[in-house]
Amino acid sequence: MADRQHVLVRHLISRPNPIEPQSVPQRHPLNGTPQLAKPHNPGLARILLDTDASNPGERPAKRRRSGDAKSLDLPKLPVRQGTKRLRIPPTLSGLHQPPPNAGLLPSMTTEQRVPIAEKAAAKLPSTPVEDTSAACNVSDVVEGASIVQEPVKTNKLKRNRWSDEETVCLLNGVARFTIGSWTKILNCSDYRFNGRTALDLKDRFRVCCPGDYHPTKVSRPDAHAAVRADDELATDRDDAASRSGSTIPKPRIELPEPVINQTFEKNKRRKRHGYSAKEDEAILKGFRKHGKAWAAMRADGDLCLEHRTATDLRDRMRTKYPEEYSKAGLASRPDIFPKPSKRGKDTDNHEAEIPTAELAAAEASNTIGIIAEKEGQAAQKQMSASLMHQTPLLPLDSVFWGAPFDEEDLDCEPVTLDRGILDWPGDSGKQSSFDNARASGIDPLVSLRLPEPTAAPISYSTSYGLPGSVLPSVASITAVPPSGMDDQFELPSLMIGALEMDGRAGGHFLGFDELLS
DNA sequence: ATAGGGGTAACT
DNA sequence: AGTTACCCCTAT
Repeated sequence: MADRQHVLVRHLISRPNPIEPQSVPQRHPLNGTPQLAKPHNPGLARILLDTDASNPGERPAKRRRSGDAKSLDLPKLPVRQGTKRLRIPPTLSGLHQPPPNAGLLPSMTTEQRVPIAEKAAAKLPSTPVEDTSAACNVSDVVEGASIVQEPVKTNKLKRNRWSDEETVCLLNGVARFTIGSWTKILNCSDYRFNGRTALDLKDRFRVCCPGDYHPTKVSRPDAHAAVRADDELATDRDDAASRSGSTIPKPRIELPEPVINQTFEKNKRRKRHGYSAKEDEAILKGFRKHGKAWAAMRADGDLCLEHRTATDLRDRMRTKYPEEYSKAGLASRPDIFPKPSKRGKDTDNHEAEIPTAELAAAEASNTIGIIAEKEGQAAQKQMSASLMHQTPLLPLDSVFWGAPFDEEDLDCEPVTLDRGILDWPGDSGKQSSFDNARASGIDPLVSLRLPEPTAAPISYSTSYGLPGSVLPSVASITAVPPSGMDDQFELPSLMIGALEMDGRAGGHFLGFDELLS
């Protein structure tokens, strides 16, 4: 019977997704997430895989929180304009648990960490990026995650020279995202850097293209044309420089013409202008006069604030006069909000911290979700991009990618828990995972922001439903069986009723009450 | 148009 | 490294 079921399922998953587009998207049985209306849209893979820089104006999705700044700069899913983000349930994996393909990964132990780095340094002395154009395969990702994000710096004074590949990435990134968009370039999955920071990118660009980077200079409206003209004239860049009267040094690098001859557009960010005491006074006066009508304040000729935008005025008021601002019933900007963590700087924020090796494992893993992150968007994008570069176990069309979702969902972000997430190393199974964890000084309930177990202890286990289910990782919360059966157990299928031969569900999804009964 | 909640490049 | 002016995005 089990064999027959297995064969049936294998048959089903090897076929195109039979679920027809529906006017009312089917909902995920657990988190209510609607599925894509066209899960087997043939253009999906192309769109998701599209790393073409043909849309230089695209704006990457904003990072919602700063927690991911300390995360790996993992490949991110390109975001299409005008579309909502794809939702993929983040999945937690036990920190002690190796991913399915852990053999691809370096050891997670600290003892071996340094030797690995040294080995990497020996292997890749100056060209850590082997192939900047090819899509990353799994091992690339793993290597990139473990090496690129851990700058090989056994000695702080050791210079980390820029490789040509990195420089090519940088210049292509600048051409794509404009000068100054260093973080975007750094975080773009199309480019790989050897443990660089955004400031490193800026510094390198300043060295490579000294004629293009003038942070304090008013942005040239004809910067594009000027650069082009330079390039056209510049059979010898020194000549061009001397003609323009500049002392711009010649770049010390030799790069392919298509790269070095790209035009680099300045980003549109305005120059910073500090607020004078007079302006502050006018803003305060304007606030008392116009209240939160910032546009009116700006238009008030008596205040001489026309050179600031309405938002500028609000921001300044919010910054300079927080008390007055809040007294007017407006919400002051929180005094303390998560600062972007500094690269390589350890923090006390263990809540969102995930070991590098674990993230590398997550990258390499072929499961849908690994990374646990309360602000799961970045992780989702990273995971998605990672998946795009890998040979999926299932055809893309068969994978539940989630669907566009609303921001409000973020507050109750469903987290998919991987198998045995709360087990602890050495857990004999006789003691609660929670107890073990707490005995080690770590409370998984706190870190996962889960409620205290009340009367009935809660165990988190994973049900994959049928083997090879099209839902790769469905988490459930189930009551632990009372009589010492604290080992995890597989849930019954979430579906009641048999599948139709065309793969459609003939039954109905179990509700939570039914699941728990 | 504005509020709210940030992210981040530029500045110090 | 810390601060903040500018910026962005979504919701209302």
